[in-house]
Amino acid sequence: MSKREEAKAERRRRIVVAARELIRETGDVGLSMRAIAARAGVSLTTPYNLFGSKRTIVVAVLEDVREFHERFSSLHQVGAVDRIFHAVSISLSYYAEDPDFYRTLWTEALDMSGKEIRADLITPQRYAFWWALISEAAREGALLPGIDLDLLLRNLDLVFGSVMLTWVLGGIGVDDLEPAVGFGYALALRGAATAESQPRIEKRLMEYQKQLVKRRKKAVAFVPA
Amino acid sequence: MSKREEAKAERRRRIVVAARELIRETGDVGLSMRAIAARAGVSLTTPYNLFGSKRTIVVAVLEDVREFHERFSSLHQVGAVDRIFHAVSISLSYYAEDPDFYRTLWTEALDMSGKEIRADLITPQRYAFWWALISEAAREGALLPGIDLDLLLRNLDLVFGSVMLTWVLGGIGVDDLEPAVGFGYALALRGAATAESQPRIEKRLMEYQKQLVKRRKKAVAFVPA
DNA sequence: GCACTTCTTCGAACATGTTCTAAGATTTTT
DNA sequence: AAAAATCTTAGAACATGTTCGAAGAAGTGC
Repeated sequence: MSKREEAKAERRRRIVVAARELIRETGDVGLSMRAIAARAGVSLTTPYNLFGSKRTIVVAVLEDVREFHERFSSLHQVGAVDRIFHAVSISLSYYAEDPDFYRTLWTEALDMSGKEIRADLITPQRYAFWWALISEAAREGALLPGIDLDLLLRNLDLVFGSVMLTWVLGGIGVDDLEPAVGFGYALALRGAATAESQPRIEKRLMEYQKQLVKRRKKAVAFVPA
Repeated sequence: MSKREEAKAERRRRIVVAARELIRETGDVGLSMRAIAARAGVSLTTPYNLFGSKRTIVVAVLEDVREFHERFSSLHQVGAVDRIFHAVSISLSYYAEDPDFYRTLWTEALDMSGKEIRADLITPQRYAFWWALISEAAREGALLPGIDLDLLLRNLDLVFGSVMLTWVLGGIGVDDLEPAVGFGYALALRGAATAESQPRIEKRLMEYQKQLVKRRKKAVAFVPA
């Protein structure tokens, strides 16, 4: 890598670090481009040269932390399906420890004020992680033979993202995150599962459901009679 | 209703209409609060008094059009589950006819720049509509007896919303909307279905999958070997 | 009919993401 | 070492969501 590119990479790194620290310290407020640039020791224009937008920077931070989570998620577990739920649980335990940090992260990551077309909220590394889990589940015969694993994986990611969106919008509390994601995952996985593996997933489904129903009391209930 | 309240309601109505027309005519650009206010014949401050934020206004427009869709979606169909997919198909056919309009709508509806806590992207009317469909499916014995219909309904709505988010972010094209939503719905519904009703849903699942896979060729493929 | 309440209005202001321009520094190429 | 290329920088500017304060209009209750 040329000296120029290296300096650029260093600036990039400093910007991401600055953003992460600012979120940690000041949360939502305080995470302005001017603040990020100042903290990274670059001018306001530079982050736009290197990333293009604020959202891109935040997504980079988000990917960093998600990869960090995943390093501790691949522990041995009985079956691949259980490992999927376990990985989710690990990730969300970090969220529970520092909700403000992660909430800010997702708030900005899901922000689409800018009109830049930038779809991928998933990096090759994360993709590979989940692919390993899901394809192992398929190899174990837990999933329908005909199902497309790529689509299933993306669907799970979509569920995760939409629960985050709900959280960000104030629809659920941080304590509901795990059951909410778990319920969505269980529903989709049972939908993709073979008859033999369904009972085990159904059990999880009902557990998560119980947790969610318990907390629903205070929610606005416009359930028709 | 007092005269005061009536005038307020009238202003409210005019604001929503102004927003809808502006989206129709100018799309994303041109939908500024100043433009909405001017078109509605009120001052810039008034929409904030009546709605609180731009997003709230757009969500009101979105609800309007979704209720409109649903009026044509409850046509007779063999089974309740099929009717669910049919309703989705009807809705999305409107999207296909006027993608710009709906894309702008969802872009703004999913925008969370403001920090207002405003979760509900679902109104009592829409809730009732979907509740009717889902509870009928349950009555027909298509769904697991133990499943909580409220949670299932919200999960489907979440899937819908996240597909819209993906669309808005440029991840998929308007032609992919129906198979993408259909796939997600089929996955979740099969996950909530009894063994007897699963084969029928599985058939749909595979149909949607086929459509999605066909179009995936050009997408960035970082599928590991 | 008068005082009170409640909004609306007008105008200004603020915050912040993003862009633009001209000048300057650093690296690469010749 | 000179010249060219590539970024960065400083600073201003723009667009736009949102808020604020003071003044005014309209409805409501006595």
